[in-house]
Amino acid sequence: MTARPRSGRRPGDSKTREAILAAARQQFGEQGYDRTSVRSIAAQAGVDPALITHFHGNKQALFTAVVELPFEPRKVLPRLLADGPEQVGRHLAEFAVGVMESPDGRRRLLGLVRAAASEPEAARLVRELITTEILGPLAAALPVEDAPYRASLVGSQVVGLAMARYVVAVEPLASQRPEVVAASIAPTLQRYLTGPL
Amino acid sequence: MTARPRSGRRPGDSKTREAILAAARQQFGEQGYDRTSVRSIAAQAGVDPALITHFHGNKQALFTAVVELPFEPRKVLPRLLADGPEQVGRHLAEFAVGVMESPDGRRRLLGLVRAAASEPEAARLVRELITTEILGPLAAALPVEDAPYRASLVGSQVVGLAMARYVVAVEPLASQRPEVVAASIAPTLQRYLTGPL
DNA sequence: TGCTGAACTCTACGGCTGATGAAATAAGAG
DNA sequence: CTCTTATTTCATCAGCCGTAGAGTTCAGCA
Repeated sequence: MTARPRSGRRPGDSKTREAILAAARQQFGEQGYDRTSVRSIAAQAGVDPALITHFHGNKQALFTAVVELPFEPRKVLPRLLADGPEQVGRHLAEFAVGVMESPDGRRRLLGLVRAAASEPEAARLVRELITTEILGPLAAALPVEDAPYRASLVGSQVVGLAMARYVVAVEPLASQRPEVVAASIAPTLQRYLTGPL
Repeated sequence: MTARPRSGRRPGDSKTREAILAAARQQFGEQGYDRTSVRSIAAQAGVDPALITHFHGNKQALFTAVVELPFEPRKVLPRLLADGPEQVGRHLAEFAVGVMESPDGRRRLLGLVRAAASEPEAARLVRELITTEILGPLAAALPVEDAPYRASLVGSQVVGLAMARYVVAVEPLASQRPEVVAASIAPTLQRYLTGPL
């Protein structure tokens, strides 16, 4: 009768890190920063809360380790720009709506939005992330002087759609068909990018 | 030597209720629902925390008592519609940007946004508020079939502007002059309301 | 004047929070 | 085989949270 060890390292491959990250991603995404606790993440990951401190230092570091865009802009952007400048609005709108319709994409995007809304530090993180990863490259692809401003206008409509359709869930926008929504905002994005301001 | 009373009712007019509401408005607006505590509201109001329970029952009731739009839609909307349907977009854009530029208007609007982003219950409250108070009347003034959908699109651009310009503070949108921003989004709102979708 | 109820303070409870430090155990390098 | 290091558990800390209850004082009315 060997007693079951009650502490100490476990035999075999450890999937603890991945479990923590997965649980953190889900809970931060669904409930925002403040309402998810280190303890609840640990519980969902089937792990002692102290392990989170051990691996990531503190809650905020875990958050920043987990915050990421639901797509890779450097891979996506060229595709959206491929059909010429007059199609960017439509492609952008369809891509944005498409991301928000996939469960994982929506979860991650709303995680960013929720966190930015409640935590100033997270807002800074999100600002730098989307500025360098999305708006910067997007602006760089536009052959006009005020490209950064135009790109940030695009950002405002996209994040506004996320808020109105998924967070606040205002009707009938929330239950409108994705293709219709994409078609509705496509001209907006197109004008922000290439039209007269 | 009459000892100073340490508890009990104060003589004279009591401004406690107003102080509590003012402090609550400010803190909910600036920090969101979760990050403002009953205790900190009480401290700012110079009041015992139990008085908040006494007057409002609990934190959530205080929040709903304090949540309100930074303007009165029933008074404002007619003015925005007065110049005919082709001017609504411009007037709406200028009004929205104007509200967000005033400290009080911005504070209250961001309070709604922040709360909706973090608290599902607050999201419900905000949804009903803007649906019945703003989008409903706005849609009623439009002589088209899909007016509610059009109104909710307008809402998405406005809330998106609030998020991008004031919460995330993405540049150069955040420091762009208000008139320029209003002029940029006016055609968007106009198309959402009366243009082709 | 006396009574009732509203305004107000104090104390405190139970619970959850993020974080720490020590001890236990196994993996892996030498 | 041994030693170091990484992983894991446990116990616990100090702090804040929302809320309840009891007690104190005053205002307004009969």
